[in-house]
Amino acid sequence: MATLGDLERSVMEILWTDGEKLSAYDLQTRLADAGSTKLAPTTVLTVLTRLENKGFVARDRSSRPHVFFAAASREDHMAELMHEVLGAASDREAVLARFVGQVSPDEAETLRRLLSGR
Amino acid sequence: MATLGDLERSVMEILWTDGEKLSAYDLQTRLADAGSTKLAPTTVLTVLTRLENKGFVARDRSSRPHVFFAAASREDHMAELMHEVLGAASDREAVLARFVGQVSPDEAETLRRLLSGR
DNA sequence: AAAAACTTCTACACGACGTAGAAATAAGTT
DNA sequence: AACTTATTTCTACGTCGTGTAGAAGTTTTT
Repeated sequence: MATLGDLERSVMEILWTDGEKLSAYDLQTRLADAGSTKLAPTTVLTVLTRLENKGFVARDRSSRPHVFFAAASREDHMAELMHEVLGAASDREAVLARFVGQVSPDEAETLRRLLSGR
Repeated sequence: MATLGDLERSVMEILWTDGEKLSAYDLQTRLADAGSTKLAPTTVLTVLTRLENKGFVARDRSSRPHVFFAAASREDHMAELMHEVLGAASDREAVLARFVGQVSPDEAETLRRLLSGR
């Protein structure tokens, strides 16, 4: 599966949190606001292109400048990651047992509710 | 969190599956059996040392040669990974909802059972 | 003490990622 | 249409993690 570098992750955080379609220039600004030094526009474009190739973001080429947005919500992405981990296990039940064994009581309750279809 | 390269992962698979304490020479043999070309003993030692630094394996220095073993079971490791993913989420419930929404019916049943403390 | 076995140190190539200038292309102006 | 400006794509380089292993150092055996 694809992994994310620090800058790539920062970009995804912005796209996931914001939810809107953003241009590379928008992202450049948000990244600068979020602390790090102001990156060159080409840098942001490069990262976005890499994220596009990895399937994390989609690009609308009809807009000028191009706008980018997350291909999946952060929650979907994380759930997917969890399934990915689980999918690599030979003894899935053992993994699940450990997993639920470590959740807090309220979270266990949440899980029960979610599983009861209510 | 620490990530694993291909060779590192192969070594962990062996240690996890085998469960025994193995020397670098043992591992050299197992790796060779498992397909890849026969690695130099120092290569195996280097990888084991790196895995030790990452906390994935522990080493018994009293044995000669040193023997290595997984610091945590594969299941524990994977459950830990899942928690790690979940821990990074702001809306944990949303992630869990997606997660359980995608499990198979039998696995959902398994989860219910595990959560009911039975 | 010398040899053999084992461990640690050092090193290098390669791919991923952060970073961005140069080159190419498209859009807007005069 | 020619020129200027905005935008995108191409190319590149440094760094870090990882696969790989020889050289050097240490411990054990003979």
